[in-house]
Amino acid sequence: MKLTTKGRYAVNALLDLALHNNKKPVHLADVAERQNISLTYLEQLFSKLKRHGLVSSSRGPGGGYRLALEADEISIAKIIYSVDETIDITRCHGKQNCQKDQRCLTHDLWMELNMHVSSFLNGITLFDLIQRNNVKHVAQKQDFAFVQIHKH
Amino acid sequence: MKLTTKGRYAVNALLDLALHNNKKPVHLADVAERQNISLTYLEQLFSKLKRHGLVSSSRGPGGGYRLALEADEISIAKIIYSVDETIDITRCHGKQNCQKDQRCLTHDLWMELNMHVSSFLNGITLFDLIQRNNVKHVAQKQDFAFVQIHKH
DNA sequence: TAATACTTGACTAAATCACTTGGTTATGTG
DNA sequence: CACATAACCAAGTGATTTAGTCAAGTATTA
Repeated sequence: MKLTTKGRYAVNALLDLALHNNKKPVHLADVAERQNISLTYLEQLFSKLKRHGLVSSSRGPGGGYRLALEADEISIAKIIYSVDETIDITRCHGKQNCQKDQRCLTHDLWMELNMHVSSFLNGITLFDLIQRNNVKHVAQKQDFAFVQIHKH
Repeated sequence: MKLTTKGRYAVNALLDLALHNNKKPVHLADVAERQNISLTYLEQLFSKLKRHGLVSSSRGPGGGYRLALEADEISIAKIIYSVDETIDITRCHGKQNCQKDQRCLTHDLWMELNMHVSSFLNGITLFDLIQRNNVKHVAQKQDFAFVQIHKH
């Protein structure tokens, strides 16, 4: 199993996008600042998210990214998968050749854990996260800080 | 979250130990061969398992390792924890300073996933694994191959 | 047509993984 | 007592991955 900042960044960034999903597309630079992620790194992640159809982009002045699907159609599992992180835990990736071309002693255990984790992450969408009070509260704080810095 | 071969090796090796837990202690070399793990690498893992009180050892000829606890007292979570792998997924390790000294947008999500995985791994012991038919079957195959090679 | 914004590819320092090497120390057996 | 055995220990190492940076684009639109 591999769940690192890459996957967390992607989920945070998409949630930020969902929370600022008005008429206008969202600048990646703003997301980067609010979520404290390097812009160029975020660009790489969004290029993957776009390839997987989770976001759409528009170029030029006033351009940016927006969700390509409804928030309740984007599961956390989808996001993590899109940025190349695998939820798989087994060595053989399900192929049952974990040890000398045979299933290792604990093959079934890891498969079971796989199932648990993916069904958990499949069952939660961006919409679910938005519904939770904490998220809105945290997002407001982030927006406040953002406005404080950028007001002229 | 970090679950790699280290944790899988440790669980496989301890399960092997549990399955060969007769009067005599078990040679690490035999475990290494049956489970197809480098001996010296396994030694490193067992040194950690011993420090955490999961196994006891006896030196000299006829020495080896045995379980220090009953199989139903050793959970998978304990084993993984003992070899330094962390089940924690959050960046802040629960400290809620994941982003600019505040909780990040998805802090609660990762904490929840943490809970899911650890309660799953806490709820399964070596004894549980032994009870499953597949494990015994696989172990018998491993023993058969082992004996084939070592009979004189 | 200049400014804005997305796109791509190559590169990199640091960390981690999965070991290997090369020993030392304790213990039971002949 | 010598010696084989097997646990114990420290350090190093090549490959891979992470989390980025840097540089040079291309497309869009005010």
